[in-house]
Amino acid sequence: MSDVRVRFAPSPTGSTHIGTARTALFNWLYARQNDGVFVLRIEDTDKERNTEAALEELLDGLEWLGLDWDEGPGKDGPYGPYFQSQRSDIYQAHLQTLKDKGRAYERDGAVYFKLEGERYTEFDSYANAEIEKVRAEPVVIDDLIRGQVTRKEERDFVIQRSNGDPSFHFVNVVDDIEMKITHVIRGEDHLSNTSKHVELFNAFEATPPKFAHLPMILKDPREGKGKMSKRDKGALISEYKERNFLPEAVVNFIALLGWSPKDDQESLTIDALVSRFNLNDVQKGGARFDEKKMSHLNFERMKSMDLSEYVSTARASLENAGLASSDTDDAYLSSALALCQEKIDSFENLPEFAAYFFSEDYAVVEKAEKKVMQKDGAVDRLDEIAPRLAALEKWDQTSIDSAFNQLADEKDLKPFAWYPVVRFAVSGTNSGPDFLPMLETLGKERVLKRIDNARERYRP
RNA sequence: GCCCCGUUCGUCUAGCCAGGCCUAGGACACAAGGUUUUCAUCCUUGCGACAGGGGUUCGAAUCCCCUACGGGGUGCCA
Repeated sequence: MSDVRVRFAPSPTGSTHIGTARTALFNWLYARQNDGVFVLRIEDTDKERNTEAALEELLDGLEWLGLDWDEGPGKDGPYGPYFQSQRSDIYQAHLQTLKDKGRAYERDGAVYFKLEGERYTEFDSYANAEIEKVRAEPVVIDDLIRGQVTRKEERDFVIQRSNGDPSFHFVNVVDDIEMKITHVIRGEDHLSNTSKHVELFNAFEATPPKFAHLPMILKDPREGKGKMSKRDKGALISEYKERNFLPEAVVNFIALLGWSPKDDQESLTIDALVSRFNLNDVQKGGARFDEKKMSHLNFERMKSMDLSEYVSTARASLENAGLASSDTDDAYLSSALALCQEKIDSFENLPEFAAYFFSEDYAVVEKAEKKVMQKDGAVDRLDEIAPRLAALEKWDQTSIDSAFNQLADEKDLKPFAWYPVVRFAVSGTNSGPDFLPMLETLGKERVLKRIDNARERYRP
């Protein structure tokens, strides 16, 4: 174990956002690849906005993505508790330290951190008032992604609110010191405030950690401007879980938002990410969210799954849709799904795509019906092939193929003349898995019955 | 307003730090062909970018400056 200690410090105030998940992921990757410790610290100092449900969703999301923490809720460590709401004594002690050093004072019931430097008053257009400012020394932020960023604070800031709750800037720094955090990896929205944090580290005579400020994830340009918000489509981790995306694909996608492995490899497993990830290679500019790329990565991952793994994941989504149950035959399920794996790009759409394998109650695609069945002779084609298929002793691709070929030879046509009608008769659509294997898998009985039904239904 | 950070194809990005190998590479998306006698797969091809202007240099996507644009901060939110 190295001395690298990173923390992911969310506040449970709402649904887990994709940007939040990426911050967690980058921290986790950094910890894992450096053999360090990943701390999960819950920043629940804002009692008004924290909810139990949000906390549960957060923990759930991390677990689903496979981001396990070494210290945090449910995992005691030497620097707990890991909920800020339970660390009041620690904050009070540190507050006293600042007061003793003459670096904190009360005003209007709140406690302010006192900057060092000459004081003057100036009209501030943002505050729209004459306010006190300080000529403080600039602080240098050592950022692994952006290099050295110099910025200076010019106003004292609140470290304890008048209701007695310590403020974010204060607890964040106190905890980072107490928890011996070595690297702070977080969103760029914190960069400007980092000068406040460095001031605090200095006041406590503690060495600031290394910082790494990640670029923001911006809205899809079609959705508007600015950073992605929780209301935007695709913004919530829970949504991907519900839509049966593979967690590894989601991890792969969000890793690529602001980072790249610098070669043509894009489809990366979590293990590959752990070994290849590098904070220095993180992009500085904001990244826009693209749902299509996400789906593509998901499909790549689906195709590369072992059949058995694919089947068990698919089974869940089929059971959910009421198409399969715990006693659905494994062998049948496997052979049907093997035909789908190469074709269908999401587990979300799988039930619709594969319904006819599992139920007689499958949708008939109108466009296909028009195109295939409203042609002259469509039913004749079915009349011709039905008895030949019925006569087959062996029901496999080869036999089925020869039945079609014999008929085609006799009529001096290509088997193509029968394929679309038969496909439509047995599946209600004109697209799907490879034709012959599909018939084999469906089985003789099902195929013949559906052809008979179609003959009746579509006979002019 | 002020401060900080950015800006390469529509999107994610490689190249930039160590200037020439860049007529700027890959992926997604899109388009066209092809294969699959189905298709949402697969293959091929195409489309398509260094924000603008100055400078430094024999030479700049790469270094410097300015402008524009984008993002963030400027809360007794985190």
